[in-house]
Amino acid sequence: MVRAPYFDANGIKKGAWSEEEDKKLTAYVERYGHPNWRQLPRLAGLLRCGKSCRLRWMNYLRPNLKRGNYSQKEEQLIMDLHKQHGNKWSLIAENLPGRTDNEIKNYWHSHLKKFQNCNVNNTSSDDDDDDDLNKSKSSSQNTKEHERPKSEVLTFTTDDDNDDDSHHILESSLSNVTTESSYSYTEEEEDNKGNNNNNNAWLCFSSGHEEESNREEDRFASWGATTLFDEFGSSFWTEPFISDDAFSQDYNYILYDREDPFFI
DNA sequence: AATCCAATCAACCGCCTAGTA
DNA sequence: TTACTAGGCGGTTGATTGGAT
Repeated sequence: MVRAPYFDANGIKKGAWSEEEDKKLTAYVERYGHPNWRQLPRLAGLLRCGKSCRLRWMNYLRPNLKRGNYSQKEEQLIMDLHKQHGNKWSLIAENLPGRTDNEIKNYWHSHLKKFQNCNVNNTSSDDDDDDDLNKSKSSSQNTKEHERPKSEVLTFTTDDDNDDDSHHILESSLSNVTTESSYSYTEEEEDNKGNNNNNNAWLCFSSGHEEESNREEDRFASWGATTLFDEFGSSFWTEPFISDDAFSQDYNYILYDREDPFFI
Protein backbone atom coordinates (compact mmCIF):
# COMPACT_ATOMS: atom_id res chain seq x y z
CA MET A 1 0.00 0.00 0.00
CA VAL A 2 3.05 2.18 -0.10
CA ARG A 3 5.38 3.32 -2.78
CA ALA A 4 8.19 0.97 -3.61
CA PRO A 5 11.52 2.17 -2.24
CA TYR A 6 13.70 4.06 -4.67
CA PHE A 7 16.49 6.61 -4.67
CA ASP A 8 16.06 10.05 -6.13
CA ALA A 9 18.70 11.95 -8.08
CA ASN A 10 20.34 13.16 -4.88
CA GLY A 11 20.68 9.68 -3.47
CA ILE A 12 17.85 10.22 -1.03
CA LYS A 13 15.76 7.17 -0.39
CA LYS A 14 12.02 7.51 -0.93
CA GLY A 15 9.07 5.21 -0.61
CA ALA A 16 8.28 2.54 1.89
CA TRP A 17 10.31 2.32 5.06
CA SER A 18 12.08 -0.88 5.89
CA GLU A 19 12.02 -2.41 9.34
CA GLU A 20 15.69 -1.65 9.71
CA GLU A 21 15.14 2.01 8.93
CA ASP A 22 12.30 2.11 11.44
CA LYS A 23 14.56 0.63 14.07
CA LYS A 24 17.31 3.11 13.36
CA LEU A 25 14.97 6.06 13.49
CA THR A 26 13.19 4.87 16.60
CA ALA A 27 16.40 4.13 18.40
CA TYR A 28 17.88 7.47 17.51
CA VAL A 29 14.85 9.53 18.46
CA GLU A 30 14.33 7.63 21.67
CA ARG A 31 17.90 8.31 22.60
CA TYR A 32 18.51 11.82 21.33
CA GLY A 33 15.12 13.25 20.56
CA HIS A 34 14.65 15.16 17.36
CA PRO A 35 16.16 18.59 17.77
CA ASN A 36 16.89 18.95 14.09
CA TRP A 37 15.06 16.83 11.62
CA ARG A 38 17.24 17.90 8.75
CA GLN A 39 20.39 16.67 10.44
CA LEU A 40 18.77 13.64 11.95
CA PRO A 41 18.90 11.23 9.00
CA ARG A 42 22.63 11.75 8.60
CA LEU A 43 23.28 11.31 12.29
CA ALA A 44 21.01 8.31 12.49
CA GLY A 45 22.57 6.66 9.50
CA LEU A 46 19.53 6.97 7.30
CA LEU A 47 19.48 7.86 3.63
CA ARG A 48 16.24 9.76 4.03
CA CYS A 49 15.38 13.40 4.02
CA GLY A 50 14.50 15.02 7.32
CA LYS A 51 10.92 15.53 6.34
CA SER A 52 10.48 11.89 5.59
CA CYS A 53 11.96 10.96 8.97
CA ARG A 54 9.73 13.40 10.75
CA LEU A 55 6.66 12.12 8.98
CA ARG A 56 7.53 8.51 9.68
CA TRP A 57 8.11 9.24 13.33
CA MET A 58 5.10 11.45 13.83
CA ASN A 59 2.65 9.27 11.96
CA TYR A 60 3.86 5.78 12.61
CA LEU A 61 6.69 5.22 15.05
CA ARG A 62 5.91 7.73 17.77
CA PRO A 63 4.90 6.13 21.07
CA ASN A 64 1.28 6.17 22.22
CA LEU A 65 -0.12 6.14 18.75
CA LYS A 66 -3.39 4.33 18.48
CA ARG A 67 -3.81 2.05 15.55
CA GLY A 68 -6.98 0.52 14.37
CA ASN A 69 -10.63 1.32 14.69
CA TYR A 70 -12.03 4.63 15.71
CA SER A 71 -14.54 4.66 18.51
CA GLN A 72 -17.91 6.28 17.96
CA LYS A 73 -16.82 9.00 20.32
CA GLU A 74 -13.79 9.71 18.20
CA GLU A 75 -15.82 9.73 15.04
CA GLN A 76 -18.32 12.14 16.53
CA LEU A 77 -15.52 14.33 17.78
CA ILE A 78 -13.93 14.46 14.37
CA MET A 79 -17.24 15.36 12.80
CA ASP A 80 -17.86 18.09 15.33
CA LEU A 81 -14.38 19.52 15.15
CA HIS A 82 -14.36 19.42 11.40
CA LYS A 83 -17.64 21.29 11.37
CA GLN A 84 -16.04 23.85 13.66
CA HIS A 85 -12.61 24.20 12.15
CA GLY A 86 -12.74 22.75 8.67
CA ASN A 87 -9.67 20.94 7.36
CA LYS A 88 -7.49 21.90 10.28
CA TRP A 89 -6.33 18.37 10.77
CA SER A 90 -3.56 19.13 13.21
CA LEU A 91 -5.97 21.08 15.35
CA ILE A 92 -8.45 18.24 15.25
CA ALA A 93 -5.71 15.76 16.04
CA GLU A 94 -4.86 17.66 19.21
CA ASN A 95 -8.22 16.62 20.56
CA LEU A 96 -7.75 12.96 19.75
CA PRO A 97 -4.82 11.61 21.74
CA GLY A 98 -2.96 8.94 19.86
CA ARG A 99 -4.32 9.93 16.49
CA THR A 100 -2.26 11.80 13.93
CA ASP A 101 -3.42 14.54 11.65
CA ASN A 102 -2.58 12.38 8.67
CA GLU A 103 -4.55 9.47 10.00
CA ILE A 104 -7.54 11.63 10.83
CA LYS A 105 -7.38 13.24 7.43
CA ASN A 106 -7.34 9.84 5.76
CA TYR A 107 -10.14 8.61 7.96
CA TRP A 108 -12.18 11.66 7.20
CA HIS A 109 -11.86 11.23 3.47
CA SER A 110 -12.42 7.51 3.51
CA HIS A 111 -15.10 7.19 6.17
CA LEU A 112 -16.64 10.37 7.45
CA LYS A 113 -16.73 12.81 4.58
CA LYS A 114 -19.50 10.92 2.90
CA PHE A 115 -21.68 11.31 5.95
CA GLN A 116 -21.04 14.98 6.46
CA ASN A 117 -23.99 16.34 4.52
CA CYS A 118 -26.14 13.40 5.43
CA ASN A 119 -25.65 14.22 9.05
CA VAL A 120 -26.24 17.93 8.70
CA ASN A 121 -28.55 18.22 5.79
CA ASN A 122 -30.29 15.33 4.17
CA THR A 123 -31.28 17.38 1.15
CA SER A 124 -27.79 18.08 -0.01
CA SER A 125 -27.51 19.21 -3.57
CA ASP A 126 -24.01 17.92 -3.93
CA ASP A 127 -24.27 15.11 -6.41
CA ASP A 128 -20.86 13.76 -5.64
CA ASP A 129 -21.58 13.45 -2.02
CA ASP A 130 -24.87 11.80 -2.73
CA ASP A 131 -23.10 9.34 -4.91
CA ASP A 132 -20.57 8.71 -2.24
CA LEU A 133 -23.26 8.16 0.29
CA ASN A 134 -25.05 5.67 -1.90
CA LYS A 135 -21.84 3.86 -2.57
CA SER A 136 -20.97 3.76 1.06
CA LYS A 137 -24.34 2.46 1.99
CA SER A 138 -24.03 -0.37 -0.44
CA SER A 139 -20.48 -1.05 0.54
CA SER A 140 -21.41 -1.11 4.17
CA GLN A 141 -22.37 -4.69 3.66
CA ASN A 142 -18.78 -5.41 2.83
CA THR A 143 -17.65 -4.67 6.29
CA LYS A 144 -14.36 -6.16 7.26
CA GLU A 145 -14.48 -8.27 10.36
CA HIS A 146 -12.59 -5.71 12.42
CA GLU A 147 -14.79 -2.84 11.37
CA ARG A 148 -18.08 -1.81 12.76
CA PRO A 149 -20.97 -1.63 10.30
CA LYS A 150 -21.33 1.72 8.60
CA SER A 151 -24.86 1.91 9.89
CA GLU A 152 -23.45 2.46 13.32
CA VAL A 153 -21.52 5.39 12.03
CA LEU A 154 -24.60 6.84 10.45
CA THR A 155 -26.50 6.91 13.71
CA PHE A 156 -23.88 9.00 15.50
CA THR A 157 -25.41 8.49 18.86
CA THR A 158 -24.36 11.22 21.18
CA ASP A 159 -24.77 9.40 24.44
CA ASP A 160 -21.67 8.84 26.38
CA ASP A 161 -21.10 5.25 25.55
CA ASN A 162 -18.00 4.97 27.67
CA ASP A 163 -16.10 3.57 24.80
CA ASP A 164 -12.88 2.20 26.02
CA ASP A 165 -10.51 3.30 23.33
CA SER A 166 -7.95 0.80 24.41
CA HIS A 167 -10.24 -1.89 23.09
CA HIS A 168 -9.74 -0.52 19.65
CA ILE A 169 -6.01 -0.56 19.74
CA LEU A 170 -5.00 -3.31 17.43
CA GLU A 171 -1.41 -2.96 16.54
CA SER A 172 1.64 -0.87 16.19
CA SER A 173 4.63 -1.21 14.04
CA LEU A 174 7.41 -2.12 16.40
CA SER A 175 7.49 -4.23 19.43
CA ASN A 176 9.01 -1.61 21.62
CA VAL A 177 6.56 0.94 20.36
CA THR A 178 3.69 -1.45 20.65
CA THR A 179 4.17 -1.54 24.34
CA GLU A 180 3.55 2.16 24.37
CA SER A 181 0.42 2.13 22.31
CA SER A 182 -1.77 0.84 25.06
CA TYR A 183 -0.91 3.76 27.20
CA SER A 184 -3.85 5.98 28.09
CA TYR A 185 -3.59 9.57 29.08
CA THR A 186 -4.55 10.47 32.56
CA GLU A 187 -6.80 13.46 33.00
CA GLU A 188 -3.87 15.50 34.14
CA GLU A 189 -1.84 14.51 31.13
CA GLU A 190 -4.76 15.33 28.92
CA ASP A 191 -4.86 18.76 30.43
CA ASN A 192 -1.18 19.26 30.02
CA LYS A 193 -0.54 17.66 26.69
CA GLY A 194 -1.16 20.84 24.82
CA ASN A 195 1.78 22.41 26.55
CA ASN A 196 4.05 19.49 26.08
CA ASN A 197 4.17 19.06 22.37
CA ASN A 198 7.78 20.01 22.05
CA ASN A 199 8.94 17.31 24.37
CA ASN A 200 6.48 14.76 23.25
CA ALA A 201 8.93 11.99 22.65
CA TRP A 202 10.44 12.29 26.06
CA LEU A 203 7.27 12.83 27.95
CA CYS A 204 5.71 9.83 26.39
CA PHE A 205 8.39 7.66 27.82
CA SER A 206 8.47 9.35 31.14
CA SER A 207 4.78 8.79 31.65
CA GLY A 208 4.33 5.30 32.77
CA HIS A 209 7.62 3.54 32.67
CA GLU A 210 8.96 4.64 35.96
CA GLU A 211 7.94 1.53 37.78
CA GLU A 212 7.85 -1.38 35.46
CA SER A 213 10.65 -0.71 33.07
CA ASN A 214 14.01 -2.32 33.47
CA ARG A 215 15.25 -1.65 29.98
CA GLU A 216 18.24 0.62 29.89
CA GLU A 217 16.84 2.98 27.32
CA ASP A 218 13.57 3.18 29.18
CA ARG A 219 15.33 4.02 32.35
CA PHE A 220 17.25 6.63 30.49
CA ALA A 221 14.11 8.05 29.04
CA SER A 222 12.11 7.95 32.22
CA TRP A 223 14.97 9.48 34.07
CA GLY A 224 14.03 12.54 32.13
CA ALA A 225 15.43 14.40 29.23
CA THR A 226 15.36 17.71 30.93
CA THR A 227 18.08 16.71 33.31
CA LEU A 228 20.26 15.78 30.44
CA PHE A 229 19.37 18.91 28.53
CA ASP A 230 20.27 21.05 31.48
CA GLU A 231 23.62 19.38 31.77
CA PHE A 232 24.61 19.71 28.16
CA GLY A 233 22.74 22.80 27.23
CA SER A 234 21.85 23.53 23.66
CA SER A 235 24.98 21.89 22.32
CA PHE A 236 23.54 18.57 23.28
CA TRP A 237 21.35 18.62 20.22
CA THR A 238 23.92 19.84 17.82
CA GLU A 239 26.48 17.38 19.12
CA PRO A 240 24.63 14.20 19.75
CA PHE A 241 27.79 12.14 19.70
CA ILE A 242 29.43 13.50 22.72
CA SER A 243 32.21 11.15 23.68
CA ASP A 244 31.26 8.22 25.78
CA ASP A 245 33.55 9.57 28.43
CA ALA A 246 31.34 12.55 28.87
CA PHE A 247 28.46 10.25 29.47
CA SER A 248 30.24 7.67 31.45
CA GLN A 249 31.57 10.11 34.01
CA ASP A 250 28.30 11.52 35.14
CA TYR A 251 25.82 9.14 33.62
CA ASN A 252 27.70 5.93 33.71
CA TYR A 253 24.62 3.82 33.61
CA ILE A 254 24.05 5.05 30.10
CA LEU A 255 26.98 3.25 28.66
CA TYR A 256 26.22 2.77 25.06
CA ASP A 257 26.56 -0.47 23.30
CA ARG A 258 29.57 -0.54 21.02
CA GLU A 259 27.41 -2.29 18.50
CA ASP A 260 25.19 0.75 18.51
CA PRO A 261 24.98 2.11 14.97
CA PHE A 262 25.05 5.64 16.39
CA PHE A 263 28.15 5.08 18.35
CA ILE A 264 31.18 6.74 16.87
C1' DA B 1 -10.03 -18.33 -11.96
C1' DA B 2 -9.30 -13.94 -13.81
C1' DT B 3 -10.19 -9.27 -14.06
C1' DC B 4 -11.97 -4.93 -12.55
C1' DC B 5 -12.55 -1.36 -9.41
C1' DA B 6 -13.29 1.14 -5.15
C1' DA B 7 -11.35 1.74 -0.63
C1' DT B 8 -7.50 2.36 2.22
C1' DC B 9 -3.50 4.60 4.02
C1' DA B 10 1.58 5.42 4.03
C1' DA B 11 4.28 8.63 1.98
C1' DC B 12 5.39 12.59 -0.97
C1' DC B 13 5.13 17.42 -2.35
C1' DG B 14 4.61 22.22 -2.05
C1' DC B 15 3.40 25.93 0.59
C1' DC B 16 3.16 28.62 4.84
C1' DT B 17 4.81 30.31 9.23
C1' DA B 18 7.98 31.19 12.93
C1' DG B 19 12.48 31.93 14.44
C1' DT B 20 16.94 33.82 13.78
C1' DA B 21 20.94 36.23 11.96
C1' DT C 1 13.78 44.92 7.02
C1' DT C 2 15.27 41.13 4.55
C1' DA C 3 16.89 36.57 3.73
C1' DC C 4 17.41 32.12 5.16
C1' DT C 5 16.29 27.83 7.59
C1' DA C 6 13.53 24.41 9.79
C1' DG C 7 9.25 22.65 11.18
C1' DG C 8 4.62 21.89 10.32
C1' DC C 9 0.38 21.51 7.66
C1' DG C 10 -2.84 20.16 4.11
C1' DG C 11 -3.52 18.27 -0.45
C1' DT C 12 -2.42 14.64 -3.35
C1' DT C 13 -0.46 10.35 -5.05
C1' DG C 14 0.01 5.56 -5.78
C1' DA C 15 0.63 0.63 -4.21
C1' DT C 16 -2.00 -2.77 -2.08
C1' DT C 17 -6.09 -5.12 -0.72
C1' DG C 18 -10.35 -7.29 -1.08
C1' DG C 19 -15.02 -7.51 -2.77
C1' DA C 20 -17.75 -7.64 -7.05
C1' DT C 21 -18.43 -9.24 -11.52
